[in-house]
Amino acid sequence: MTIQALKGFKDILPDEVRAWQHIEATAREIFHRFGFTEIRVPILEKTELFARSIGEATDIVEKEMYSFADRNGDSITMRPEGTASVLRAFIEHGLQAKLPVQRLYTIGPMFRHERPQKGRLRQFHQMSVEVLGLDHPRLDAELIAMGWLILDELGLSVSLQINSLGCPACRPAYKEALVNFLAARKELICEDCQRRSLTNPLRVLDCKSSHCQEQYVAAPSILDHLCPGCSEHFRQTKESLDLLAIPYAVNPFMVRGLDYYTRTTFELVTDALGAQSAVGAGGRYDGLVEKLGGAKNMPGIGFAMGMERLALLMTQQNEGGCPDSASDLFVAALGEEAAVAVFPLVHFLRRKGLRVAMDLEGKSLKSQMKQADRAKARYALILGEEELARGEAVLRDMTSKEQQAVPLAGAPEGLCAMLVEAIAPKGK
RNA sequence: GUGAGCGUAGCUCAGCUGGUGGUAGCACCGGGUUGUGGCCUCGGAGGUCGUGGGUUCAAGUCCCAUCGCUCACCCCA
Repeated sequence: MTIQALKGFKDILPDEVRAWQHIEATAREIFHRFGFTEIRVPILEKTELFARSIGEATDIVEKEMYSFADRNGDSITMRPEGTASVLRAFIEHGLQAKLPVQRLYTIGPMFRHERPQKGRLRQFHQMSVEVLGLDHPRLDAELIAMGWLILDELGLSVSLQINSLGCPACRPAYKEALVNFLAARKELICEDCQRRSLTNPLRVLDCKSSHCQEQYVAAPSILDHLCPGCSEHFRQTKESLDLLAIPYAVNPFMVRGLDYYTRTTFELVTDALGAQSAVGAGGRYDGLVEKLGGAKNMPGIGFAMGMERLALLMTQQNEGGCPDSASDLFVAALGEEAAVAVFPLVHFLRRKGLRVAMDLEGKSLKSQMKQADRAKARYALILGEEELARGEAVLRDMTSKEQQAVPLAGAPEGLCAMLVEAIAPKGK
């Protein structure tokens, strides 16, 4: 049996890489427009970092992490998400002292040991952003608008759902009200929901059973239980989104899987990816920096976008995608003498910045022209014995089929200057 | 962790109630053009039918096991 990649681990093949590069370049450019700078953090961290940030009782920490003992016995973990590592770096290097408000982004692989399915892998890739040191609701709207803009510039249409999860001052009371509500209807809801009402009561609200949903229309809403501070923050967040003309739907049943979220949470969702509807999601996490041993009262907010899901959407919603990479010139040599003459010329042209392809196997001219066609070369330079004898080569325009003789003129410089002049202006 | 579906050429797939693996499409290589690509045409190469057992005169086809993939549940980007 030949060796295959691990379950849930995927190769991103050359055909797909173009879409990935396009997504990443678009996002980076927009991050920079919004004043974000890149931070690169390790993929391995101490297990404790994730246990403390994501929450001991979450599914991610309980059963999905790639954790193992380091050679010295320490428990280390391949990161299941990016925020914890970025905040660890933020605290460790005292970044708040360098700039009162830090705007950071990072791009890279994450690891969760789940059963793979459409849009979900064990190694997946996220582009994530974090803003530390500011709790103004306009920031929440600005961040959401940035995510919206990225999708817009990628030509993807999704919808936005927002919610507020309150804060340590108001959420406990809501949780209690919800638990009481669920307890009173224990026999009317599904087994999963009965279990969840004990482990993670907020989660019952997005149960997919229509039977349960009939019950939950009467469930208490977090939005009715927000404290004055959270309520005002949410109101201003919505108002700010309105100012930016970003359409959203308030979904009081939207819950996040990580414990650290407070106040604003949001998801960018699509119905085109099967069961995995979120292409981007995030929210505010005002107490997290302190929880990780950093400054008190350090507000934070962030979101992540899943690159696999974006790439899937790109192939579904956009046709064509990005242009193929093409060669400027294919150099076809016939015979050993010509090949020897052409080899340094090709290198010289590449040093001059041209994209040049050639055949190294001494194949027939027909075969080499075929290769030139496949390389999408705009020009072919043909050098055979006849040309060599005359001290020139044939330059063929692959689209117009026009051919002209160009002098070889001894050293490559002369020919090169001519080719660069002939070819480069028609390039990008 | 649970459930369902599917494994035949590099890719997409035919293969009926068991009876010799397909002139199949795409891709690849070569000829038709003594040295000129795309289109056309002719030819070529490419397979442990996922693997291991079983039933049978005979298994790609039926049965069992196993591995893999996919989708869904759970959960999540």
